Amino acid sequence: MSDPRSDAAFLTRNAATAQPAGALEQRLKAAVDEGRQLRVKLGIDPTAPDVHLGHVVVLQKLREFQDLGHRVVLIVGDYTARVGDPSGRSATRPVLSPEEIDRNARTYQDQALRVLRNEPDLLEVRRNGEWLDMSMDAFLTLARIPKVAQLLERDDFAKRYAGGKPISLLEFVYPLLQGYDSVAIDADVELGGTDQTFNLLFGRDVQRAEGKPEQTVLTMPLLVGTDGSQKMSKSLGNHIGITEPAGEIFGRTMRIPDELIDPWADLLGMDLSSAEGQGPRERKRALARALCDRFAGAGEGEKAQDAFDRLFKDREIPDDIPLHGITGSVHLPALLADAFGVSRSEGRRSITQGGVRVNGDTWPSERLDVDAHELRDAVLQLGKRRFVKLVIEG
RNA sequence: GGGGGGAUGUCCGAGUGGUUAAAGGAGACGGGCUGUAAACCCGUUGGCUCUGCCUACACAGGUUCGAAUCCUGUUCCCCCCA
Repeated sequence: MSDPRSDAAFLTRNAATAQPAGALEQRLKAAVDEGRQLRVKLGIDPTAPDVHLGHVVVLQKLREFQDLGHRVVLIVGDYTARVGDPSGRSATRPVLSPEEIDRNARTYQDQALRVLRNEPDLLEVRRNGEWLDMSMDAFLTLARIPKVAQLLERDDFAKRYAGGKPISLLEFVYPLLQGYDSVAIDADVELGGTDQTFNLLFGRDVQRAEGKPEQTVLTMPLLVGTDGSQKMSKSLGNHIGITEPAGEIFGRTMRIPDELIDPWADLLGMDLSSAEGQGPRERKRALARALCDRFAGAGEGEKAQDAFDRLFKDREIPDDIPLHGITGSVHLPALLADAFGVSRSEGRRSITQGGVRVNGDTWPSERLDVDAHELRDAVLQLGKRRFVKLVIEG
């Protein structure tokens, strides 16, 4: 807890980079000498309130700083969200109203607190509107800092510029604003994914220009998503949200390629020692259990695993399945549509392909209409994992 | 202000008057296999009252027997020149 060297080694063990070299250890040492906490910054974007495992990598690192007694400063980018970031190819990002930003920020905080410690000494939440809502005068002074050539060095800008793709002035200004956040809150350390490297380092330039000590930058590798190839992101649909039900977390984790087991455990801080020395199947199950316990609640891992085994290993029908009322004569495609939220055509297709079962038996593809009484209390199944119990209504 | 390019199904992306509900890929879904909701193989993938009908290629009109494909206008996006 008080040895800067081992603390630094611990904190950087799974980080992508810590810049400049050795700076973190010095910081930690200075903190001990001066008897103060480090201020560890993370900027968050209030436009996407769903926290997934990709975010957890960085949050987990923040948690480790907290556990060592340091103070995490979350910066809600409310001001920047109000302006609307045109970043990347997503042409027009919606400009959020103050109410939406508030709601998103709160949602994010609630979720982030499943990883972070919510103690007044260890967590500080700020809005960058507090200081970015500045005068033109102040802004222009700031605007002297970045040099266009420097901004153009940044990889994605360089590529887009070379390729004749648009870059808005606002995008150019973003790193500056983000860097100014570091000035405003006196960041000692800033965390982010490797994709944020430029912005994080740029924060140092802004700090220097403002006569402040330059922050140490710690970047974390990006977590590969469930598809096993691209970084986890909501828009790619390869994410696992930390508020998802345990069954979902478990199942989707079981779906990741085996090569991802160790990187995930490492970056997410999951302990797989219970499956030490065992094969990928057991190790993956241990990982899935650990994630459920961590995010859905203690004990949820066991439960999710049991349910998973029953469903996929033993091909049994799960016990708590939702009820669905039927009445009169039933058109099966319509029933599937109602019960599972697919279109009737999709339902019809599934029947044709043998993907619909009633009480475990494949439904014959010719039969599309049936009297409700014939399906009384039957279990209707679509595919491998969607079930509904039919009850007569009225 | 001037010139040019573009807008296609969930996404990417072919297609420039006629078997085009629209190639191909991704994704998704179903089936097989499996330790797995992985990999791999096979199939499906606009909607519907389904051997047919309806709606679709930015929007609105027009030309034509017939258009995503040609014309006119509108909207939005991008590039270049000023």
